[in-house]
Amino acid sequence: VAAVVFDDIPVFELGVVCEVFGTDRSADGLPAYDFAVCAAERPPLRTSSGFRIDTPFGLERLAAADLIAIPGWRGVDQRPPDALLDALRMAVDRGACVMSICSGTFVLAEAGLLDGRRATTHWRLVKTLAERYPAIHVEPDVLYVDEGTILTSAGTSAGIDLCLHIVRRERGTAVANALARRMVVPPQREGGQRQFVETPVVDVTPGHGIADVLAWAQGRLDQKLSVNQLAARAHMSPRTFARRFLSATGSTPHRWLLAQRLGLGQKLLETTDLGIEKLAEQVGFGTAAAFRLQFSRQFRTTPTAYRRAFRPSRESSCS
DNA sequence: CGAAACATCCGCCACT
DNA sequence: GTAGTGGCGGATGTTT
Repeated sequence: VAAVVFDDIPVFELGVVCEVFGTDRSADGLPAYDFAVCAAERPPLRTSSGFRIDTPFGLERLAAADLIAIPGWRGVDQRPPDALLDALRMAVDRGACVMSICSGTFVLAEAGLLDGRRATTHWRLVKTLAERYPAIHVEPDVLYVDEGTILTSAGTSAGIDLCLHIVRRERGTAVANALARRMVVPPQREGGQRQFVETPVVDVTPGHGIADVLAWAQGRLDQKLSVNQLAARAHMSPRTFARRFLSATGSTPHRWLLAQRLGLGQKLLETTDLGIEKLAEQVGFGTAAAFRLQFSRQFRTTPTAYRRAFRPSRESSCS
């Protein structure tokens, strides 16, 4: 894993990447990554907070990376160094993964890596991104976008969600959750619609009538739950419930429920040997076919393939 | 896989 | 005038 640094680097975003990939927690059974902070410009570099960063590594190191992180960028009007853009393009051609946090997305955009793809950035910048790079399908309202080898995230702390998502993708939910626990952050923020994950920015605030129903529903994912039932449980009309749910959660009731079911399904695939039929039933799908359909739509793999990848804990590289 | 049955969701609007 | 509620219809999505 290589984190790219430059003059005026935002400290927090770099910190996120260092925290997730640059901290050795192998004593706790968590993966340790070969991690390097690589300077895109001649060090020492100034941080956005005034202190300086020095590192022995430069861009040549990107040639060996499986994952390259761009933790922000110093200004959307500043053109990134050509050497960096070239290195990124080469990495992607090689099949390496590239991720960005916040304004770092502009670096990937400038390298042309996002053309024809979905991407996101800090909400204050989405308009600029869309205007400047019309070939990018900008997702304004999500925490992060997973386009396979190219991943972009929204502002600041959304970078944590993206990093955890990557760990989850490569090592499974159990590892990602353990890591989240070590970092004392929530395992994954709720949501998830199509493709891999599109997580809404709004989170649940407890005390809201909605929160209780959420917990209630989570406890009985094995049962058939209709939106009307949930609404009744919340003592609201279906229409009002749907509205309140959306504003509290950023997701619609059914979409949320589906995400919960699939999440539980992932866990069971990783930790049990239940047959798909039985497992589908356990997570509230009437038939295994329905489960398979939703699962593969969401995760781009079949349940069985997912289990094969994550059930026996083993190494895997950035896909 | 497709078709038929069924559920969700979102704009619109009338109402408090 | 503003703010929230809830019913309705039909496009869209889900399950069987």
